[in-house]
Amino acid sequence: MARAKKKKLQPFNVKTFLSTVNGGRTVKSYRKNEKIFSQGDPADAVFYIQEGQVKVCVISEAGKEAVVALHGNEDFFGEGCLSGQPLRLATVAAMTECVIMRLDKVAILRVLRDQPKFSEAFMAFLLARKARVEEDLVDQLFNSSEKRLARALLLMANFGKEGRPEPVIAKISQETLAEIIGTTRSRVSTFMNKFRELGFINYNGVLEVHNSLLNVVLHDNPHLRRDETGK
Amino acid sequence: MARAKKKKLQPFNVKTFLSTVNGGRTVKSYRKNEKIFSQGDPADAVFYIQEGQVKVCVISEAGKEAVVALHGNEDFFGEGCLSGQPLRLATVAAMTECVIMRLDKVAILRVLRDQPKFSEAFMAFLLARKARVEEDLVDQLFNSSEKRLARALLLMANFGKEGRPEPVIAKISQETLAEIIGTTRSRVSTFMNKFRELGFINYNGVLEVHNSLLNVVLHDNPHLRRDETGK
DNA sequence: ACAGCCCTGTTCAAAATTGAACACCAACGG
DNA sequence: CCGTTGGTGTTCAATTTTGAACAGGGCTGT
Repeated sequence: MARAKKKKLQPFNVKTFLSTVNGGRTVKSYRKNEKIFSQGDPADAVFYIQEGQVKVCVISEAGKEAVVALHGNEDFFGEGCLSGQPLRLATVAAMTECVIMRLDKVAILRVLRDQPKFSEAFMAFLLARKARVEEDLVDQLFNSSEKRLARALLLMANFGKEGRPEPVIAKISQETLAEIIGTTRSRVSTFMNKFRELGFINYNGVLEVHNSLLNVVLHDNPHLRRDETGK
Repeated sequence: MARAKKKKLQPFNVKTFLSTVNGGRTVKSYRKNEKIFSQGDPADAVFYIQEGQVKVCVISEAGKEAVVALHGNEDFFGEGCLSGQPLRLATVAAMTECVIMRLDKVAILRVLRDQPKFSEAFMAFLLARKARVEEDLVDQLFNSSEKRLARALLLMANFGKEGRPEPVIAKISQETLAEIIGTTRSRVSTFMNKFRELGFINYNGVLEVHNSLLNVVLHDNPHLRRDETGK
């Protein structure tokens, strides 16, 4: 009865749709720091975050660790297995308590084939994800570690999205921040203090980000930044 | 008659399929260095390379230029417009003579909706592209500029793919290489000479890459690299 | 209270990177 | 032929980044 209307009026909801899929679908809770999968594991399923936040880490041959991405509510991850990729290229671990749905590769391939609406939504997700990774790449190519830290904080502040009055960031160690932006912890510590002294962030127990930070550090407003010379 | 067989036996061919699409499709030739679109242009079409090679550049607020990706035969680009993105985030220019198909956004959205086979192929493309961008990102996060140059050369040598006996790279300036790997030209020049002296590349007129380069520079084989101290 | 652990603030020398400069060469057009 | 242009080889000081180290604070379990 609702199906003759314009599609926007009855938007497709991935979360509720997935809960109706039968076969090849399991849901599991994870504790903080628990691994969902590890680099080198066979890659045979896609995951969907119902609740919580995870981080995606890669360990280099040299033993360095980098955080490639953070994912949150209603994000997919592990979709690399849908192309030929046989093994996980990264380790994904829960940053908070999580509830995560696991979809067998064959199951999600079936749904992608049979359910155009879902396929469409999934493609939109892929496009958005790719755009985000590209942004991260140009960020690395263009910006100094100070700017990258500023950008990372801003993005995390808007992680929960949509008109949050107080941009507050969940507890995250300087070590992890360093791995996200690709630098050392000592560097992160220095910049965090600098940002705090300049009033860009607030920072005892929880971390608040003032969006002014964006306009100043990221876009390098020389007027507001001249002060730092008087260090 | 062939449709009852296993699908792999009659593989879906994107190139030939696209040539049958009617409506919203145009094909154009570009000369070397000609721009296909520019950062800031309205984003209302996806492109498909029938012949040639293009580079995707982003210019930062600070005026720095970075090459985010190179694309070649049978690659799509400009697909960012399929999510909400209204303007081009990058400039795409032909590196060689090119023949490129342009698909109106509405046209490709229609085909994606109506042609599951194409949709599937396009999603595979997106997954592969995303994987590549992610690799580039971790490359930036992990590796020094010397290693990034080595990796870029290796990847370009395999650009034409599949069992090419002679890994030869089309003419590319040091300036462009620098923009790809995110460093300065002087740095590229230095490393290119070093690679040449060590016999990793050959380099007069055309550029040949010996894959040994991979095992040595990229994976940091200490045995073969000790020589460089005697500079 | 205590040891152990994790995280932070801070320092510093060594190393990598930048950015600009200069000289050189080859190709091109007039 | 000459001037121009674009790409290269090379140098160098200034800056950024690394990597390791040390001290201190707060939390934990015993």
